[in-house]
Amino acid sequence: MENKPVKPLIKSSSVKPRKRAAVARTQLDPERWVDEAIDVLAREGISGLRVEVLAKRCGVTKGSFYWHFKDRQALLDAVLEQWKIGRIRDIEKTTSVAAGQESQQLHYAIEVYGASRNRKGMSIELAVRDWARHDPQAAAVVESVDLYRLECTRKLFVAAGMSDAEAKSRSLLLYACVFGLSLMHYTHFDDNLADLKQRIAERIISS
Amino acid sequence: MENKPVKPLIKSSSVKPRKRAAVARTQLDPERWVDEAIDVLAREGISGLRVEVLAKRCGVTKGSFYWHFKDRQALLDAVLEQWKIGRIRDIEKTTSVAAGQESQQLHYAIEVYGASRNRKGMSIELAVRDWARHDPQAAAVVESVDLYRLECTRKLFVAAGMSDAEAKSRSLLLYACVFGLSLMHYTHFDDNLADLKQRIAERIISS
DNA sequence: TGTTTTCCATACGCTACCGTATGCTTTTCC
DNA sequence: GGAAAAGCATACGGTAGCGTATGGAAAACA
Repeated sequence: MENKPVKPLIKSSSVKPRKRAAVARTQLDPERWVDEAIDVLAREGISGLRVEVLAKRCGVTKGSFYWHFKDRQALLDAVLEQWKIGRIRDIEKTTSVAAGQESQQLHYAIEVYGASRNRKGMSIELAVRDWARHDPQAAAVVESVDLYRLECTRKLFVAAGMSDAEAKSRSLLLYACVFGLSLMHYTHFDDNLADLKQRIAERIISS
Repeated sequence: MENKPVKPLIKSSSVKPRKRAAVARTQLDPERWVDEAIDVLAREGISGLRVEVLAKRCGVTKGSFYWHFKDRQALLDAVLEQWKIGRIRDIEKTTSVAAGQESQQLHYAIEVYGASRNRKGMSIELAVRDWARHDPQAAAVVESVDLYRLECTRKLFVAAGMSDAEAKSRSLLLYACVFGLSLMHYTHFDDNLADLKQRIAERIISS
């Protein structure tokens, strides 16, 4: 019989809007929770990602949350998964390029990560990495994303004419620098930060 | 009168071991709490740095803690201060060098931060930086430490014969890379990580 | 229209914290 | 040796958070 509906880990695809009217109400939550959670993650870090806080932000109570998710961990899993998917998609978009444009694309990649308009993305990035320092699951996801990133830019360096070993080191240097910069407070180190960043990018990319 | 001893923010120097026997018992705590706190910070991050947890680690109860500190924030302040002092001292030790040895010293600086024996130091570093993302006080301390570091290595690059602008960019690149690497999971990116790191260090330092 | 399923609110017990109050024990000082 | 201070334990009230239980409203279905 199984009358009591076994609470799904995540409702996800099992909930299809049966008709038209359903869209306006049922559709509210499958990813809404995760999106909101990622937003909180960016602002407060993993330690600020609390069920009741999140519910309040969504305008509902815990009762709703525990209908959609088994527990807090299930939400965290979903957040990780969504983050991973989003990163992979972004990386592919950022590193796909016509032949001959590899250098420009590498410059663009650096610029994108450092751009101020992308502050939220970097906040999420740092929050996830901090999370990964205490959670093996998160660490595994970060590793897979890192390896994918490193591999994509490595190919760009190779396509730009570098040896395999050199391309690998440049690729690692690029991302290490990008994340490292986002970790430091160097605003007052120089009054021409744009020039500073330009020199760094050159050092990383140019032969 | 002030009979009730106004609880000091931190006992610190006001408590001098009056005689010999006092050393064995009174001396237990002025910095003991802070040292232990930094250890917890490295392991669990700022969110794991709880008063009662710390007390248990010290083998006492909260009662003791609140005698030595006004509140949790006072401990955090002391932790930040101690961390800052320790960093400044370390930076001076790492970047002081006889003329002509600047390149070697820069290589050594990179190696030190990446060394596995220094894992705890880097854990503290990352924990403090994550802390700084949500706490202006911590951010200010991180900034001062960063600027000091950047300035010290900048001088080394200048002494090694670089222009001022180039030295600045190299200095920033160096620390960004060092911290960035500690943030990434690249162990499986290559089977010769030593060579990879060597190439990166060369790229950062050599002309 | 009535039943079933979906979705959410309310209420509860439990734990981990923070900070305070108070008292006990050990040193320190005279 | 006795008063005073230092150092710590115990007990308390309060908040925030997790997860469960249960009921109610609204939609979907037949």
